[in-house]
Amino acid sequence: MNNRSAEDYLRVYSGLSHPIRLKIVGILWEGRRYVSELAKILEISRPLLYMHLKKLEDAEMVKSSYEISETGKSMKYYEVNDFIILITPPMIAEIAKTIPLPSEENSTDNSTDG
Amino acid sequence: MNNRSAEDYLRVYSGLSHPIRLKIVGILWEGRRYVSELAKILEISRPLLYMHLKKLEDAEMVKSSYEISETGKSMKYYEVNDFIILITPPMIAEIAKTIPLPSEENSTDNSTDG
DNA sequence: ATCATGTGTAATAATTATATTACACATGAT
DNA sequence: ATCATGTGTAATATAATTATTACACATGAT
Repeated sequence: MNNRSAEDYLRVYSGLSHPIRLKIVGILWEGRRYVSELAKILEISRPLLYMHLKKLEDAEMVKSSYEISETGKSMKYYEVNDFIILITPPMIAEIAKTIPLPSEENSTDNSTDG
Repeated sequence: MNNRSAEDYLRVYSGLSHPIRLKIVGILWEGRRYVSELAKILEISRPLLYMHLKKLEDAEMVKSSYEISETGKSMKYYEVNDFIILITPPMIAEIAKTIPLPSEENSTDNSTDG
């Protein structure tokens, strides 16, 4: 968590802002699981689980890898990445400096239109 | 951030999961501001600002106090609270234990219906 | 061939979060 | 009385997130 953009931080904070996702991290912390297995444990559908896993993966808090099982099936395993996140007001202040105000926003630059 | 419920943690993480709210903390870190003042700096409407401030206040990251200005107006000042948030996978795992699975959920207890 | 299991994802519905608009009320200065 | 400033909030619209449903495809076992 260093040298990252405000968007990176927002992905991390958003990643942690849903109970199912905290639960996912908690379960994976005890050991890796493949997707269907994890869906059963959490008692949610796979599509929903994928959505949550994507957010955690985007935030780099979990990672996945494929593996062929003994019975020949392709399994997608997830595990937690190691991370330490420290948040203090001055750190947020630093990050916040890079976030533009509405008036500073110029997503499409047509200022020097000739 | 100790001895708190999963909901408390979720309020904190959600509190940090919007760019305007990071910006608010950043600005208040440099000094307290009253609501209208802050709205002008952020270039957003007061109702919207109130919504964001409420989330930060619910997460106990900012606090407010009223003060009568020299000209006799009641001003609502906001300032940041000091906080240090440390997040690691095992900490999340601990928090997650308190979050029930759908099957463990019994919000309305009609189990011992006579 | 059919079943049980694993993968992935598109399309949609439902719910929350975010943002806007339009009010109401108070104060001191003009 | 009207203006400029501060407060607060209800009602609504818009956008994003979360959740569901319904598919398609692959493998090994029966």
